[in-house]
Amino acid sequence: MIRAAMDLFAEQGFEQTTAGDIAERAGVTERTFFRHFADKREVLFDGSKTMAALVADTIRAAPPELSPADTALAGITSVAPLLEDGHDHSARRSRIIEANPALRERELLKLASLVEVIAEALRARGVAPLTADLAAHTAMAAFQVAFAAWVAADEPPALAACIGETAAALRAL
Amino acid sequence: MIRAAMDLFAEQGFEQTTAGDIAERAGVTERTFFRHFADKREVLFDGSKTMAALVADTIRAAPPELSPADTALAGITSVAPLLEDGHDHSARRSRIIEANPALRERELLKLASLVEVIAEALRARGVAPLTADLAAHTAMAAFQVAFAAWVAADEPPALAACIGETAAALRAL
DNA sequence: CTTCACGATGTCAGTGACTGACATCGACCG
DNA sequence: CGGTCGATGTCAGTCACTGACATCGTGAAG
Repeated sequence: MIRAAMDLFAEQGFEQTTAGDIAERAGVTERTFFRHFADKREVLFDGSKTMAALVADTIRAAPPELSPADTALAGITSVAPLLEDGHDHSARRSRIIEANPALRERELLKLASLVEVIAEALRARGVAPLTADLAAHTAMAAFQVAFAAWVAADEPPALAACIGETAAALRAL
Repeated sequence: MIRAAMDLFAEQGFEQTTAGDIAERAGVTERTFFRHFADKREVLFDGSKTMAALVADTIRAAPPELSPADTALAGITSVAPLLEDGHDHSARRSRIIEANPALRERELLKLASLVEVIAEALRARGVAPLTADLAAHTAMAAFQVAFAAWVAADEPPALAACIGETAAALRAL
């Protein structure tokens, strides 16, 4: 269904694609589609739970002496391996999302949830709430900018390196 | 209609309130409601265009020697006066939005649009694209954290001061 | 081998968000 | 006074989503 949805969204656009269209191409019923995905947009955001769990685990396992900002950065960077291999897929997916405000909204919500996960994980390490929020937001800012650059690149560099460079540029501000 | 919607959302929740309910309480038709607001959520985000314009103007008028980060911060801080007086209203509105993911999505989209406005205004001043993106995201991070603290406060301090302090804390990371 | 339980799917009817087409109505313009 | 125009009402239609119920395939228990 995920493949069917991505193909249809790319071919004819998100709004022009009905849930029934996706279901039909996937060989199931519309009702079945909605049993697997909470709504039509969710079909593009399947891995987000996995990513959140990974980020939380990474932060929990990070050395205690690491600063909040560096810990948050390490957390968000840990998702890079999940994406490194699928540059084409990520680019295709990003193009679809950028083309539709409703999908962009959903992506922003997922990213905001990730920020909350990071902040919560930092607080669990004893970081002050306000500092945790700021570090989480800042790490996410670096990730977003780095990811956008990585996705736009024809010859993809390493995503993890992109994030590192972007974070360095951020510190220079 | 805005008042009717906020009241109903607060009373019975966003999902439990139909567009027809809002229209009825406001004394108009459902069709008329949708002529004024693109969708049911939009009714809570009326001033966002004004804010974006204000931010863009502020950045355009900022002294050229100001650093990108400080310029972005000045831009986002310029919306503070619009909110200072309406602390109760902001708090009430925030409570409604936090209570519903769909509304949170819309808010995130508006904030992301603001980030884009800031970045674009910085680029127009000759700031490098990547730097502009980073500065815009960072300023927005400071604003979000500061605004959350301001909204949560019982005895509201000055929002502009909140943003300044938060930005200072951010630099300390 | 039969039976039973259960998870995944199909079917169907219903609600509510939105949209397009058309009619109406009141203010203002010449 | 007739005409124009913007705002509103009316109505029918599409589509996202949901709840209730039937069906079916599989695998465990007897």
